[in-house]
Amino acid sequence: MGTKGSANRQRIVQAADRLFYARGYNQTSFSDISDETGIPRGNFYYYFKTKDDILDAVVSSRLEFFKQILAECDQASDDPRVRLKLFIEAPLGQEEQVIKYGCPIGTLGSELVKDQDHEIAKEKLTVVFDLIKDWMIEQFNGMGLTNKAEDYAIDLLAKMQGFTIIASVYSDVKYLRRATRDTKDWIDQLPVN
Amino acid sequence: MGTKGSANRQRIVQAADRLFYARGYNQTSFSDISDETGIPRGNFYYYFKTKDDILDAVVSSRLEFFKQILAECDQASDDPRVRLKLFIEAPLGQEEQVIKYGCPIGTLGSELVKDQDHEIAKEKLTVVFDLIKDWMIEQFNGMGLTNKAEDYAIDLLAKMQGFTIIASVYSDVKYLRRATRDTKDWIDQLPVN
DNA sequence: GTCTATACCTTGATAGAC
DNA sequence: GTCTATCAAGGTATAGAC
Repeated sequence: MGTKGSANRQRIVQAADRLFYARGYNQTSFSDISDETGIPRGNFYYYFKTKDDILDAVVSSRLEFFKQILAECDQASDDPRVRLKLFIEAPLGQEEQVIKYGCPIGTLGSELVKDQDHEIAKEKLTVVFDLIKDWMIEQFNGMGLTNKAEDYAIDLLAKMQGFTIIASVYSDVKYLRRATRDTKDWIDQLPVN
Repeated sequence: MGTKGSANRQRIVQAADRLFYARGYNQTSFSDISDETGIPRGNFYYYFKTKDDILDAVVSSRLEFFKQILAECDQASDDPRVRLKLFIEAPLGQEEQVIKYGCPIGTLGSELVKDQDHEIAKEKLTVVFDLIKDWMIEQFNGMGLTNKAEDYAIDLLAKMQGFTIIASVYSDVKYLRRATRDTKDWIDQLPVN
């Protein structure tokens, strides 16, 4: 097994993923990751040259996470409407976390846009947004809304980002639940071309 | 003039406000604020007991900022639709900043929800959100949409948060401009009860 | 009120033994 | 591959002269 897939490396990435989500990248120290994994601080540098490299690995991990969610939506149904609604209600499965820490890619984006460095991670993060956006475009295309598909996709992505922020700032699931329901209704009310 | 309004204190708050917005709270050090104001680091503790107190003052400053924007919308017209559309297009006046650093209250919220402390600042931040939300409710009430006013207000707030994130993650004003236009159109298309 | 000097801690990162 | 010891830098905060 190569270095990239070593058990210790995986444990570091998984712990960092959780901690970056719960505390933010800048507020997570090597000591924090060390405490969670039991791997000594100094040992990290055998697997990663810099903290930035850990961030890159975490963003890649989140990309895979969303690929999996989208794949599950695809497998569950052939109907684009059903697929979209499944994705819309996905955050409800992580209610507590979403309320406490927001969206795993939205809040990371908000944090990274204020940083000068992390160029690779920032680029990778837009890849995650593109993944979701392009998948949404496919679904709207499948509904026959070809000339508005991209705008609808951006609107849906923005909608989900928006009510996630509101719910987390107010620490209240009611905003998440109501917006999820209304957004699904919005999908149902779209015309079929 | 009391301590609260001293010139040095004001300069510290103004510089901190800019820096917290551009770099984030956690990534702004006393040295940064010292560099911008010319006031020595150690001197800050005459005006503020902790860094947290500076944060509290900054959030209060942003509350006043939004009060002023809403007051301008109120003064510009008596028509609730016009007022809402004026507020919706307000971010366009700060295009570059919004693209680079996101929303001054949304990104701060995303940062603070991940922190254990800053309870006072977090509470104050929801006051800012409430200020805007309640103002929006008033406008929707003025349009006769009384039974849906709160949901509309939350949706509008979420919408604006959402497309601000998308625009900043992609570093592209086109998302901000298109969403601003469409959101204003949405206001115009709402029924009058 | 203003400023300098500094205490004390934590950070990311390195060196080198095993 | 794994671990300890440690570095240099930077963080918040304090003490005390002026």
